[in-house]
Amino acid sequence: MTNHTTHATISVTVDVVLFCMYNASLHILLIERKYPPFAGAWALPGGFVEADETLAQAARRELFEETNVSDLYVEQFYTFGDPGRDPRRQNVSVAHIGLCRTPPQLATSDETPQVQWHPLTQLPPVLAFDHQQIIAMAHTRLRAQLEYTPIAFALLPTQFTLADVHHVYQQILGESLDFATFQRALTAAGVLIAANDQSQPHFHIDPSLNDGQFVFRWRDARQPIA
Amino acid sequence: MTNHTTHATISVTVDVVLFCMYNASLHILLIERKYPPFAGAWALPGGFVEADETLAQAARRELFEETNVSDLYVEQFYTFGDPGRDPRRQNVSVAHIGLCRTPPQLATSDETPQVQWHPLTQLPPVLAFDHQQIIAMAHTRLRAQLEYTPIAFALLPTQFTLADVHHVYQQILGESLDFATFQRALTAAGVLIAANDQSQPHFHIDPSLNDGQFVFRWRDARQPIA
DNA sequence: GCAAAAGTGTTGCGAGTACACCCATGT
DNA sequence: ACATGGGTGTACTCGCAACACTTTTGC
Repeated sequence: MTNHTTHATISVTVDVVLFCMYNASLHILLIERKYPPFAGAWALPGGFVEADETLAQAARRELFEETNVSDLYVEQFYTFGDPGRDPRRQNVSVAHIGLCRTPPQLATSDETPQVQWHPLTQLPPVLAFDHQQIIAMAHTRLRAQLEYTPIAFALLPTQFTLADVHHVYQQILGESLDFATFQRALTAAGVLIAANDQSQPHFHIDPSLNDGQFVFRWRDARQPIA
Repeated sequence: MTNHTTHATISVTVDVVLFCMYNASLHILLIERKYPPFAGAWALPGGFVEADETLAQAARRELFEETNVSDLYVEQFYTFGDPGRDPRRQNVSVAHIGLCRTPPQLATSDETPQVQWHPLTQLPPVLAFDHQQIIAMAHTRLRAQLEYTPIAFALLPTQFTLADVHHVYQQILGESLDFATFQRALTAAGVLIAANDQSQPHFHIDPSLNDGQFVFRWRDARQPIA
């Protein structure tokens, strides 16, 4: 970081690709833009980073304004800063992956006329800015993370069956997985805690996972990224 | 991205953790700061993003001003934006990993009195800003990338022996690897091209790797991240 | 000059394991 | 529908060792 130089004025925003299981398939949240540029097109939720807030905080705040959820997993994954990605001004956008457990109630305001879940397999043909690229990259990253982190549990309710986890994994990876092998790997990880409030066994997830301690590795994949 | 809001003025910089093999061990490039804050402390090379340039371009430009190398691999890996990380103003820094093949000639100017290679295992005890954390994260990422991308070849000259690659892998991972197994995995990947200008076989790397097509997977690690 | 040493690349073998597939059992 | 376990066979990983060949080193 050198000193004594003039530099360009660049706006800093956050965008969030919010994933959620909706009708048993993977969806993401999109917002219909009201004003130009790209008026009428679908875009990712996001907005400017404000004074004295973390990037992750900014992502959560912007998301909360449209979905009213606070119990969600947020993780930064890439920063997009190509000149011209925003026709108005030079802009750098820190893109995040968001995961929530249950489809939250969406808040439709005058500012954002349309907020909707879209199945990942059937996105609108045209998206605002470079959001098409951002979504594709988020999906790729999510798929990779799935194999060496317990990230999938952030897409499930706090209590779930093995079949639920199995289903989420299949949805995201886009392939069918042998249930017996999957179940063995999952129980061997030692992260599942049987729920005791029902006769039929269901599970919680080990709360220590929230501290990022252990990782469940599907398919002998290797080290976590960061 | 909502409209019609006032937002904080945030400066955008890039920082680069430049890795290089130097005296057969892994080093990174540090610069001694001349002005406050952190005057006298060692810091990562970097600086402000200028008008109409890509983040990666900014990283390359800043690096070129101090090392005069252009043949290097640059990849963004994380963005640091916590308020207070720069005592002067709110700042967002897009951190990059840089890899170069041979230790380049360093350019000492009046602006940057000291530019030096430091072994990764013996860094200065105190670094400017949050650069300590950035370096740690870069090393973690590099180690992870090593197992499913051909990233290590960016640390080698264009012609090399299998022992060279083996050595680089051991340096970065910090453990010894069985040579025979390593050699099998490497040749099985089908990315090596025998050099024909010498009797003793040495290798080039398949140039198609520059297009990010194939990955060499050491130890059955999984998908590339992006 | 010549033999030993060091460096480079390759192959065989065996123990252990990961994984898919099928099936049986209890709740 | 849910959870668990057994059993089998294929394929593969990994570490150890041996081997062929070249270049360098030392006496």
